[in-house]
Amino acid sequence: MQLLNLIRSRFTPVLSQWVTDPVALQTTLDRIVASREVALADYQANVAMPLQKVVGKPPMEIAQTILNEVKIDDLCSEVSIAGAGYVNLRLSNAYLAKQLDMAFQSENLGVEGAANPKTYVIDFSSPNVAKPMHVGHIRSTVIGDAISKVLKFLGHTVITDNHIGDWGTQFGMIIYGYKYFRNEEAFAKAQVAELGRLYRVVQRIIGYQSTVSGLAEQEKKLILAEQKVALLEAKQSEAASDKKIAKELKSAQNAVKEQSQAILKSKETIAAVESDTAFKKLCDEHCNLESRVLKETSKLHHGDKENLALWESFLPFCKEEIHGIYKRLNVQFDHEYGESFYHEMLPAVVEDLLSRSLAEPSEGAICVFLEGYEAPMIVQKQDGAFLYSTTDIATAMFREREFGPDASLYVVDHRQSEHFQKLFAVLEKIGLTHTHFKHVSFGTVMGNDGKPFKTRAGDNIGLESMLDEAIARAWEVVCDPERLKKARQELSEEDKREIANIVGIGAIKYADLCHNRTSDYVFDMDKMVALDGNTAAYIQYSYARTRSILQRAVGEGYVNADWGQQPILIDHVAERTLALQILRFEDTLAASMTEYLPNGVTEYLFDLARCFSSFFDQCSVLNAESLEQKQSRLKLTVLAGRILKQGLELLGIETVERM
RNA sequence: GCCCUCGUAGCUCAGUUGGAUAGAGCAACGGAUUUCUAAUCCGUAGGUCCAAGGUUCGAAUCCUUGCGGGGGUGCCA
Repeated sequence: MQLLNLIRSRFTPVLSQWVTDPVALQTTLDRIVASREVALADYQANVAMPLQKVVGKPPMEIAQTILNEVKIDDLCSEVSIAGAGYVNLRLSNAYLAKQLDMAFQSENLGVEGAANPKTYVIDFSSPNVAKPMHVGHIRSTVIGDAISKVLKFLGHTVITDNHIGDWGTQFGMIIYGYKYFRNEEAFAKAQVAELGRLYRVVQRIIGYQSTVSGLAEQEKKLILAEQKVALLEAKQSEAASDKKIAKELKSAQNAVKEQSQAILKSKETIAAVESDTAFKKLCDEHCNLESRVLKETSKLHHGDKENLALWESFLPFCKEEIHGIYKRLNVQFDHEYGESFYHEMLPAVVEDLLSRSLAEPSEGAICVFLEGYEAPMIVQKQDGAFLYSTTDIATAMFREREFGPDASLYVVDHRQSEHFQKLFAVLEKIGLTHTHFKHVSFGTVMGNDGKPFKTRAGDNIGLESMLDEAIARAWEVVCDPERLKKARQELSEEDKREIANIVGIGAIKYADLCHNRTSDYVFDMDKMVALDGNTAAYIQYSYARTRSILQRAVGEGYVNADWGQQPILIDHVAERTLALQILRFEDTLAASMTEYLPNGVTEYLFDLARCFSSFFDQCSVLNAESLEQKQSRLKLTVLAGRILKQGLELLGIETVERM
């Protein structure tokens, strides 16, 4: 049901008498929107005010003309003018009831789908394999999955590609680790775990070594910063009122503070390693490990037989690990072309750029210079190695050949926005102008302290342990014996496990999706599994209640052969509010996708669940006055439930029949 | 230095791309229950939308400046 499009189409003939340009007409039509103030109208046309200059008449007069000429009586029970010239629409209950019946009969809930379906390639999740996945990966995975599902549901062709990092330095690290640190027995028993351990050992040694070598630099910086403070203090005593100096002084003082803290932290790290004599010995034996690792990576990239064989043998284990996580998250991809897939195409990409004079050598590297950017995009390093930019270009070209998409979305962290701006500029120069490239960026997950979410020690938080904790918390709250007793739910251990799992994972996903994706948000496990307020559980619970009513209604015999034919009756205000919300499903999905914002969908579902709760409270189904009313209310209940379930499914969140 | 972003209720966040009296959740307070699952519903209180100018019939939203945070910034991804 595309209500907005229908209403707008009724205004088109009236508005075209003043606005002839199709683009201007569309922007005018876009001013017909769902009303923010429910008490005033269902929909409102904010068109008369901006038209006053075009038409040369006062807004009230224009509104009156619209009122007289618009043919919309079959949809509306009331059309009126209010305020500065708003045209307010109230849909008739009869029309709402008719549409609800259609949605009820329809398998896909009356969703018509996009008038012009498009082909999308969506690049999301994209973790580096062989590195443990952490909180940072959740956003891309969950947001990308939701966007893919909604677009597909709206009738678009969607191709999802997990552009995994399977060719980078982390393989140099585990290859080196395997060669020098492996525990044969552990590897035979659990390859994935042992590879993870090797990765962490190498990373820790490199971390220690770079801390040691960086300490002198840090101390030098501290002295410089202190000197700057002294200088500025002297200046300030001469000119106390100079704001610029005061500001510089403040930032210099901050720099001193930051630098001292950083030095303190470095010293702690060093002390920790040095108290661990066995580990310290490893660090000494493998000096300059970072460059040794780079050498291993480089050998791999140049086709060294031993390293290539190791890479090939490790890769399945690494993939197995991430597939395990996707299975828990219930996320699937159409493709998983990793970086390694493009490796052989990279020299040709650079040659092509050079031959078309789009790229040029600079300081020993091959660069594409772009207008408006100080730094060029480097496509080949001094040492001849390629970079992620090169791979990204090759990837876009491959996708163009393979899928020819109308739009290509990259669901990636906002910190990479400049990279994507440059990438898209290069792609345009290359001639990939058919596709609309879009960086669907998102903000950072923060801890309670307002800093990026980390453990106390400063490590990233592992994704698996986070999921485990969410499920455990969900169990505590949902399967609390007191609550189950009060709700009169008797659940088997297996039921409880399933519910805790679905509620826990749903909580994590929903908490992420319900924030505007461009914002940073504070990760708060207590809140997301608290199960009241704007959470997945509240919506899942509402769904379970719809199922419970249906089950009882079946038991009491309202669901006979032709109950579905009983027309929906709208008498109570709670019925009407619920009805209208149900019919806004498709409009909301479509609107959420113009800027790919899944929080539009969560907000809708939360509102729908609240409309249902209010209806549940005020309009009893089983105790309604007549059989007709019972069946009508049951239809509303079932329809609301189907939309809640479908909506959550589009967000990658499952439902349970009882909770 | 340059570029990008953010600043909304005590807290966490929305705000339909410039529309009517700025909204939700949590927390606080008051009411409803021998329940079609109270994980609920109904209500009250809570605001200098960072500040100052400007554009407009109309600004939290657009422009300028300032203040305060976060991020990026030539060989990681």
